[in-house]
Amino acid sequence: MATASTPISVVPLRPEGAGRVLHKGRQTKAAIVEAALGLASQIGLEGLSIGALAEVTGMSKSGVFAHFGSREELQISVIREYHDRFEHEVFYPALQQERGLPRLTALFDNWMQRTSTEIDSGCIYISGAVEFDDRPGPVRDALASTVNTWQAALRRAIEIAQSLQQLDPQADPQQVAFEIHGLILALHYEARFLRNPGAPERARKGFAQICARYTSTVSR
Amino acid sequence: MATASTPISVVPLRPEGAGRVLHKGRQTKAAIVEAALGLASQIGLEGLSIGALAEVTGMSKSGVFAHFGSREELQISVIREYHDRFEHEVFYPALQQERGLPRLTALFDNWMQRTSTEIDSGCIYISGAVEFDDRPGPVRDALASTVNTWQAALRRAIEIAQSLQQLDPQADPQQVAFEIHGLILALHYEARFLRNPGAPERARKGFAQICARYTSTVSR
DNA sequence: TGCAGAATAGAACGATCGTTCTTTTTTGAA
DNA sequence: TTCAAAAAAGAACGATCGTTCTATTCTGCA
Repeated sequence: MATASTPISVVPLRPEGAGRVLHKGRQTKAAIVEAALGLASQIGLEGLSIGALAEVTGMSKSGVFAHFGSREELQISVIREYHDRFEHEVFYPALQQERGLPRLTALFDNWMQRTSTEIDSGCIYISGAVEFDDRPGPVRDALASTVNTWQAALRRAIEIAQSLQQLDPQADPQQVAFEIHGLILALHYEARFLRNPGAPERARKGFAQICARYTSTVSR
Repeated sequence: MATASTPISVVPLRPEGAGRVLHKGRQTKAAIVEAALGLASQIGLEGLSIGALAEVTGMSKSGVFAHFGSREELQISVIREYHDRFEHEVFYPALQQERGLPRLTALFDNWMQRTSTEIDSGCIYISGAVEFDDRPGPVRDALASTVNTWQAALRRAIEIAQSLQQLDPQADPQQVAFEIHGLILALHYEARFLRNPGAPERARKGFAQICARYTSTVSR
């Protein structure tokens, strides 16, 4: 209930509880989540431990724990935080580009930059997917829902490009999104695990070729 | 030392130790590794626990442990076993196809079948890469070396297809391999995590389009 | 059939895990 | 300044982890 996931929530006054404006607790909770995000990016969501988190933040284990009530809730908080940052670094900046292919290209570029090793932390959408493949539960659900939101946004950008005749309107948007997703995953794999320095260049080339293929049948 | 990784080793007599033909220990070790492989495919290499493994095999913890000497060695054994099976299910069968595009296609098909959810277990090459992104050590090294072996084989198949003029000789084999790898990764992600039933079909389509693109400039 | 050596079991270790409970400190409006 | 509520600390719990050590059982050549 009360899923404030999809867009930016703009309500500073919480419907619950009293009108206390800014609890100290909220700040520390945010600090904990920030630290947890950094930790989870390296060790993964399953590697997140409350003990390690307490040490990093300089708090006690129970002090950390009290903000979430369970490890699962902590993991979900991290997923939400990652979602927000992903939106702000990948999605929103791309909206400043023109609708259609320019915006789609911006989405891909921002996504690439977030995925490649330049950012020292790994992608939780990718590591989390592997970790929760076979592990049903609320964490998996939260992660999947977040990923689906992003994929829908990507698909929408593709459809707009199609409606503007910048990409073949006959093409299946899901197919295009699938292939783009594959490039990002390969980039993450080869750059981050295999330490192959040529990976970003290959991802870029792959995207260019996908664009070329799906424009070749347009308005000729 | 004594890495028996790359091809099939054919020596039944081990150079080390006495001439004891078939220790009982080898059989049980093989059974343990088999169980461990199944377990690691679901929970991941990091999720592998000796306690759980002992329970599954009906042995004692120390009995299991004695065969490996450390958890890392157990993980490496699992990686080697996975490598062998991968070879036998993906690589060797494809050798029966004609050199060139038919063989490359067979490689991709076998790879796909091994990756998709039809096989209930996940791919250790993929989950392991995520788990050992940031974790240097012998396990990571073993995994990376194994993956590199397979990627080299894939590249070789592409180069053969190029030399036979079935794929554009101007193309960068690494680039082609990168894009194919991306399709497999996207398949694994979308089929296994997102439970999207259309994923295998999209991967197949993606491969066909890669082939079409890289043959379009050939011998016309 | 005996017997060395391999294979397995059993018990215990220190460490860490998530979680609960109780107590202390801090916060911020009245 | 007072005081109730919120936030944080502290200690302990049962469980599980990888690993070590010692004892027991099994195997297979002499």
